[in-house]
Amino acid sequence: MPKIPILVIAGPTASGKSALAIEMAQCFNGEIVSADSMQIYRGLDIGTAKVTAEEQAQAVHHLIDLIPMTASFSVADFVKAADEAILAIHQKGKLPIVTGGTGFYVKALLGLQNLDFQASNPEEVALLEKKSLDELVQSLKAGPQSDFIATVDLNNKQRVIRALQIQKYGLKNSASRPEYQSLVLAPDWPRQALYDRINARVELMFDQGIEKEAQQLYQAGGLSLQAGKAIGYKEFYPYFEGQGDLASVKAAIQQDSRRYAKRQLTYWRHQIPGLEWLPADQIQTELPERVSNWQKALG
RNA sequence: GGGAGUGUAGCGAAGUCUGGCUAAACGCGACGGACUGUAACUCCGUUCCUUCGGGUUCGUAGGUUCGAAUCCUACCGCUCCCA
Repeated sequence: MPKIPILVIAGPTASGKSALAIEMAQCFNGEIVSADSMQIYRGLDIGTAKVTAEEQAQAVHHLIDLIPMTASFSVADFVKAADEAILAIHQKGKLPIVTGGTGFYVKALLGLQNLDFQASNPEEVALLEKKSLDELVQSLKAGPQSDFIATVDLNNKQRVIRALQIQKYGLKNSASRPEYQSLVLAPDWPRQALYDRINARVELMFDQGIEKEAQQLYQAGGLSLQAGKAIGYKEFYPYFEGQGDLASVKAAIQQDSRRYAKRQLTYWRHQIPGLEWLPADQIQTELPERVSNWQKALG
C-alpha cells in the first residue's frame, strides 16, 4: 500500500499555524486534522484559541470538539482518530493537513514514537498518585527491569507511575497503522515577536470572554480534569477562590503561555526529525511553494 | 528639623547580632534540556565575568583585621513615624 502524503504544519502556540493550515487547505484542496490536546474538548473555545465557526467554514476541520471537557483523552486515542480522519480525507482525493501544537501527538502520528505498551488503569493510577515518589521508585526498582524501565526519569512521579503500569501490563498487540509520507513545516518567529503575539492573543481572549469558559471548566471539576490543567483556565482558579485579581490572572496566563511556547520549541527542535523551519516573514510565499514542489516530487 | 528602619546578583529575599565553612541560602523570572498512552502534563539543568588559571562583587568612600556582605566612621538613596 502506497504511503499517504500528509502535510504537517507544526510550531509553537500563537505562531499562526491555524491560519496557514486554512490557506493551504484552500490552496491544495485539503482538509485539516487538528493535533491539539485541548481543542478536542467541547466548550473550550476561547482559551484554546480554537478555530472559529467562520474559519471552520473556510476549510473542513477534524478532531475538534470531539469530547466533553470532563473526558480523558490519550495519544493513542488521538492516533486512532487521526489515522481514520486522514484515511478518509485521502480517499476523497484530498490532502490531509495536520496542524496543532501538541508535539507528542504529531510524533506518535508520524510513527516516530512507539505506542506498544498497554494503557494504564485509571483507578490504579489514582491510587499510585497518593503514594510518595520514593515509594513508587522503590517498587519500580523491585519489579522486572527492561530497557524502557532503565530510561525512566526517577524524579518524575507521573512518568514513574506510567512505568509501573507498563511494568505490570507490558506490551499490547499493536494494530498495523497506515504509513505516511510527510512534509513537516513550521513558522520560525524571532522569540520576542512570538512572545508579543502571545501576549496580544491573551489580551484578546479576555475581550472575548475567556473568564466565562474558565468558570464553566472550574465548576465541571477544574484541576481534577485532564482539560482542567489547560493554560488559560487553570490560572483563573485561585481568582475564583478569592485570591488575586484579574490583572494577575492575565499576567499568569501570558507567562504560562510563553513558557509553553518555549517547551514546544524544544520539542519540535529535537523530537521531530525532518521538521523544517520557515522564517515567519516569508512563510506566506514560501509555504505554498514548498508544498507544491513536494507534491510534484511525489508525482 | 527630630526619631525609627532600610539599601545583597535580572527581581524578591536570607545571611549582618555570634567576621573565615559565602560568588553569597531560598523563591521568582529568564534561558537550555528531557519526554513510549495526563503532553497546554510532568520532570531536569544553568543563571556576576572568565582565555576556566582566575577576576570583580553585597548603596558609595574610607578604616579596623591575617581575613569583612558581616565590625567602625562619613556620605548618598529609599521607607515610615513625629514635627
